[in-house]
Amino acid sequence: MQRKNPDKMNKIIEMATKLFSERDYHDVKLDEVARLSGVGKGSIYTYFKSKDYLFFKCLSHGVDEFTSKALQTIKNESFDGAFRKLIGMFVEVLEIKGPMFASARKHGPKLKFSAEEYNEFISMTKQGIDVMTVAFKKGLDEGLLDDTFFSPRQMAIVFQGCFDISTAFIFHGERPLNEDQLYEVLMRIFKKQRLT
Amino acid sequence: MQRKNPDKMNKIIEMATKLFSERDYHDVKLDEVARLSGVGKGSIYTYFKSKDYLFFKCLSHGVDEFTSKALQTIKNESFDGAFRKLIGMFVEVLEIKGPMFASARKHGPKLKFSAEEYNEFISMTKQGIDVMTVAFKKGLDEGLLDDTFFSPRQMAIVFQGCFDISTAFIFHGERPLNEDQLYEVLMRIFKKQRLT
Amino acid sequence: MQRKNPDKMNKIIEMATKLFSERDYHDVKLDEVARLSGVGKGSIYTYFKSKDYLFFKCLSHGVDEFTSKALQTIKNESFDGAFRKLIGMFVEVLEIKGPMFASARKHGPKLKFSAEEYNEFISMTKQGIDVMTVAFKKGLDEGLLDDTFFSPRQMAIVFQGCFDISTAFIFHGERPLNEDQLYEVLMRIFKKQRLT
Amino acid sequence: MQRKNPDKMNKIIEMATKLFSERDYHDVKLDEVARLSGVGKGSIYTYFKSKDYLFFKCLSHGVDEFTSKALQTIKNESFDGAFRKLIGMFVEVLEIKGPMFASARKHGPKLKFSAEEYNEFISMTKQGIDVMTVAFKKGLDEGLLDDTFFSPRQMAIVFQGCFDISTAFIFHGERPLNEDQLYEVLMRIFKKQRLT
DNA sequence: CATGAATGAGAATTCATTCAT
DNA sequence: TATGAATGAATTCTCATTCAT
Repeated sequence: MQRKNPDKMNKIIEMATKLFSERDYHDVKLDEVARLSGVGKGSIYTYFKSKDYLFFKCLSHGVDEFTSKALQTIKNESFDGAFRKLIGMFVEVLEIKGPMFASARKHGPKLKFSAEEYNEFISMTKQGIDVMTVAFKKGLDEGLLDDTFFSPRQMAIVFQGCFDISTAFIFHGERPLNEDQLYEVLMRIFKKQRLT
Repeated sequence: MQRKNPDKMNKIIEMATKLFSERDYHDVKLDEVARLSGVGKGSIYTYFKSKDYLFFKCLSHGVDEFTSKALQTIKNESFDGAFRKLIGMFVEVLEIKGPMFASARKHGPKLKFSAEEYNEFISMTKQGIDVMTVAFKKGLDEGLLDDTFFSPRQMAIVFQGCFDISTAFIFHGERPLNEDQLYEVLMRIFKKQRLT
Repeated sequence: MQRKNPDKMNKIIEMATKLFSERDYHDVKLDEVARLSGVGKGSIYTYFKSKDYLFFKCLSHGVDEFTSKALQTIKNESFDGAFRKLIGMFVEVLEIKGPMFASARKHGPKLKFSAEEYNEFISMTKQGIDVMTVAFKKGLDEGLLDDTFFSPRQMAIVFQGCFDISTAFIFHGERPLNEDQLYEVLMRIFKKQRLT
Repeated sequence: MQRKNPDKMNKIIEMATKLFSERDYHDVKLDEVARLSGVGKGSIYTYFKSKDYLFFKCLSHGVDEFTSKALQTIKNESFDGAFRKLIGMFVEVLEIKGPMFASARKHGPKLKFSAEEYNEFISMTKQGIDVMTVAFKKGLDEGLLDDTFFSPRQMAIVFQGCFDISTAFIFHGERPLNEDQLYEVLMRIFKKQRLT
């Protein structure tokens, strides 16, 4: 008897994530996912009960670990140190998954999920925002940030948006924003300062 | 494509633009476009030779006028005055079309176009960038902006990206960024300044 | 502009009914229905929203007319005259549809219907029973039948069952029961009599 | 197919028979058969070479013993005594298998069997008819039955059909026919008598 | 020109069967 | 022998596109 093969499942998630990041949900065909993953088409269905569910799993894969690692980082360090690390963590993850999250915002409402699954889906897409909200609150408490223009939650949204800008850089043939650039841009927006 | 009924054509573009902005390309069905536009499904094909082409026309509709108006504005005014006006112009247009342009970045490579059409498509998606590049160059010449971090062209990409952030605000239940906020954010990023 | 073609719809129902009568629900493929009906596969879906629904429509096609004609017959005649006519009417209809109704009894619970559609489906499958119940009540009132063993409703079920027996005759290579045989058998079962 | 675990094989036949009687052939999934039987899905294939064959084995399981017992009964008793006993025997068996035999009449032609297997299948589905034909011949010889309307073979088909009627009673929410009712109905149909 | 009925290529999904362990 | 993971052929259903009216 074979054991259900976690490598195979991870390979499917990996390839599907790659494709979902490059293209629209509907432009990704399970035939291709199967082929690239080196599995039969039917096998996808032994691991994921539908294409929607596969999409969801690609999105949420590793999100919980990411979240707790991020919260840990926020807890253990001062805002500034944590912030730099968080940018690094987000760069790494959103380089791949950023476009998928953007996709999810548009296609999400069409997913065929049970009410429960849909709630799980929504709360998952918001975890990134929630985590960064915590971080920016800390920055505010430390007196480093200015909430005249943006609440911590809004800062978190802007934060995520900056990664989409990085994707746009790529589309327009520029190098993506590196960690230093992101730090600089975000601090310029949020830091307590006086404009001359 | 010109002699037919321009009202009908504009109505189709209007409704299709609305739908393409709200949803994924594939989640917009021509049945619905026809119904909302009050025309028969077949009629769409007398005005647009395919769904891809309709998508393209929705994107490019009014872009040329917009571009020349924007260039005029840049020419006639100082950077700061022009910049405020440009923000207003982009807010108005991208409120509707912003998500469609984001869509185009992902879906574009899949469009079934001739080489010529594809080039037209690409150059059109870049017009916004090109216009703003001109504007930011002017700001630089006037000594108001700092190109240490971003070239004028990169500034233009960031500029457009900020409108996507505004869309993200809406998704997350916040009010979209207004013109003042956009001005403030962008100037914080690009203005010559000293960070402490 | 073409009008939605009722001939085409009737042809689909006709051919599908034929196939559903010969085989299990699942052994009837829509490809074949389309081919035999001389229409494209997609056309079936312009007339019927799903295979389940097509099955339902095949079953219920003409049932209402049949029912009112049967009730009229019962009303206008004495039991015996009506009964002979009803047998003729049922022979004609159930020769084709009998096996489908048997199929429906087994597959029915698996049909993907809304609650409302399902109720309609159920009530339709029972119309034949209801009509014959009325007829047998009349026979009872006229003093011709014996309800010691069977209530009128049970008689109606037995009545329908006799047509399934006719189908079994065919399966076993015998000629189907003709109207006289059916009359004789049923009257032997239900008529007031003394067994020696 | 004999040396393996006969308990396991019988359990599979038992559960499969139950399911095949409740539902269409195609609505019975081997996954479910395996689960209910407490065996792995693959194990079904060590006992039965295909789903079709399992279906066949469910139908034919115990038929030979049943047949010889029935023939013995016919041999040892007068028609009337044997007939009552046979009804009892058929009630017991067809309560479970009746719907399956009805299914077999429709699905049979689609089974993927070798010519030899198919003949075995057909002859098995006819054993019940053959046995009862013998019984009715005896009744005829004893002068109890009337072959004006039905030959002994046809009587046998009607006999089996009555058990399907019993199943229809259940479907329509009536109690199934008991042995006395079946005896009464059948004797009314077949007994020598005079109708007024 | 305008229409919407008709179409069929293409996609997701199911499940009997195979086979590595 | 027993298992259940893996498979892909086969099926339903969708929707952009065509075309008769």
